[in-house]
Amino acid sequence: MSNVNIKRLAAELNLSISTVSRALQNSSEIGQKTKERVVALAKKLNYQPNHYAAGLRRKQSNTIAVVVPEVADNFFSLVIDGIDMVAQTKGYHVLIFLTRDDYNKEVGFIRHIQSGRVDGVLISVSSESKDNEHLHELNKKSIPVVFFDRVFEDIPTAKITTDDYKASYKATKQLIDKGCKKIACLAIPETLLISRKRVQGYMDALEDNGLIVDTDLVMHFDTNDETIIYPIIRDFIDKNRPDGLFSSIEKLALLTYQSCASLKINIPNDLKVISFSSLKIAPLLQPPLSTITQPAFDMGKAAAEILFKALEDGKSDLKDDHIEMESKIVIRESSK
Amino acid sequence: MSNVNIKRLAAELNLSISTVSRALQNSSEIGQKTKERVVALAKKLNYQPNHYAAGLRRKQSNTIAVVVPEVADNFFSLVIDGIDMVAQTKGYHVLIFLTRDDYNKEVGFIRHIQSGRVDGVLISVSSESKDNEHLHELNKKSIPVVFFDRVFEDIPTAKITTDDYKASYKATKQLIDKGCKKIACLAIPETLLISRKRVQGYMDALEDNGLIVDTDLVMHFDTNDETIIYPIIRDFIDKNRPDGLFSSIEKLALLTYQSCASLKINIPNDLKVISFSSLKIAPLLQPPLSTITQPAFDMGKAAAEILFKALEDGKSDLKDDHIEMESKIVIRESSK
DNA sequence: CTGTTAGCGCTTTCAG
DNA sequence: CTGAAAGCGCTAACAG
Repeated sequence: MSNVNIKRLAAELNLSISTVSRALQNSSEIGQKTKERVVALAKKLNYQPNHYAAGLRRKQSNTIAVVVPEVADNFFSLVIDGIDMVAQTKGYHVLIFLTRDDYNKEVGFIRHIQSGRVDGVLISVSSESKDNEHLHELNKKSIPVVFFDRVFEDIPTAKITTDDYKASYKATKQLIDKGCKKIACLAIPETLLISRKRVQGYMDALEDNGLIVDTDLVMHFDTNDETIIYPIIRDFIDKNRPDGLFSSIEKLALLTYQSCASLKINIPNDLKVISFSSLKIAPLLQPPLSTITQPAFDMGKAAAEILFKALEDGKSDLKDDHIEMESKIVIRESSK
Repeated sequence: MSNVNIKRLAAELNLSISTVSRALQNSSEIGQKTKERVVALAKKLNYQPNHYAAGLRRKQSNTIAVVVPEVADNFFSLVIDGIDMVAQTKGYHVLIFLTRDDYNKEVGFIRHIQSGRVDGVLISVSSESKDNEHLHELNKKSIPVVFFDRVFEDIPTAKITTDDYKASYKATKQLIDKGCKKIACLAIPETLLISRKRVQGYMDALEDNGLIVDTDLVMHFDTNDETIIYPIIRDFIDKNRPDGLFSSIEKLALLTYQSCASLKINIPNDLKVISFSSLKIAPLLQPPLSTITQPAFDMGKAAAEILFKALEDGKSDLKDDHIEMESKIVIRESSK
């Protein structure tokens, strides 16, 4: 059962190794009959080329890295699905790196990736990332990088996000239009551009509509740990009793729902909530959750397509470009 | 910016390649000062070992394959999270293969994997898998495989599932205890053992409790396409008007909820639903969804641990073993 | 159309 | 303690 390799095939067929190699690649310089003989034997012996040996020689891996904070998350899992969708059509494989919002892990992964491990990288940076030296290094190493959702503006490469500012502005405006006067905001770390944009949209909407921005009503969470976040949110809502709430990510909105249930605060009568969310069953929640839905799957596809285009063109440097995709805002009221 | 490799380090330090290699591996046969010099330069030049070259030589990749039907799914994404959790501690990387329930893709992936691409495989087989020759091949190639959730019993290796039969039996019993007389069952393809077990649990519970098993009330779905499934479920419910429903996977239960909303059927008054589900926010649904929750994350961890144990022990053949983990059944009533 | 040869970057005998 | 050399499996000049 020793592994069958190209050498073995060559020996059995009385051909040279290179001929076999070429035949397998369907090279035009090999005779038809020879090709057939080679392919036939390869199939018979269930020959599988060694991906790594080929890659080592060719200096490419046919593999891309997807670096994300988490996978058990509606948004990221949809993005990964989209990425994989196009990767499969291109004959590429997907290596997953979960940073778990740990900056050091992210740095480690990116460093590791540099040595020809992958041909390209799709990344949504971790919450704690501040210094982005590691990403600059990667960019310099002629490994194409595409940022999605959580991006670093100052790395000159392709970036793809949703219209975070605009969507947040509109969403907040919706709350105002519904009569909310005291609108809270739950957000992820300020170190993330995406977070700053969302909060800015929220603030500007307030100001433009004659409401005062009260920074006490804006909370940033640096952790992912729900057991820590939940009591904070519950407390926050209990003390401040906002009548509107804009949430920067789904998880925070769901914790708000739980908090309200426990505090006997009626949504949406006492508190209207709108949140960025990829939750498909938002309409099945009672009360249903008003959502700002990012085109996660399509974003994954788009990001991957940009990357593969660069890979196919042999261009390692992607243009410093920022694409914004449109989110969909859906207001859902109580069905009663 | 040409890539810095071990050769370059050797040249700059006036050492041989092998010495550098050994120093980097902290081999005991290298002098302390030499080690320090090497490590210092490596750090300075940001040397990153070429993973593939090392793997080629060592005949191991420090990478495992995770083969699953989908990623944008609560259950699977949690499992992947668990797998990655232990992979990270072991210094392994995770290559994701999404079969999208396509048997041919699964075969292709498994074949591809055979040639040293990965050191081990964690797999939940695709719905359409019937012939498992490809899995036998893999098993023979001395690359360890662990099945989880959707397993093939006749491949002699480690398998890990939840107590599907028992949980289904209990869940169905719960419906009966609540007074349901006409209990429907929505299931995935019969080609999957897991599906047969779940349906069997349902049927046995009916029989043991004096209810007649009506095969017209059992539906198997061969597709994943919700646009196809939804109208079928809606029709099915409309025509049969069951008073209880046991669903084999979350997605089918959610489509049931939607169907009932559109048919003005009141859950749980007219129809009590219980489903296998990894949906964390099940209690936030209105009416809340009664669930059979598999320990997805822990299953991922457990499966990975079994695999790594084999890898560490250098045993390529895993014992033909079947571990069952316990699911949690939670009945949720309307809050009114 | 086919074969010879050199090497991708690394590890690992085998010699000293 | 260090070095020379072979080779993992494959591809790609360079010859014929």
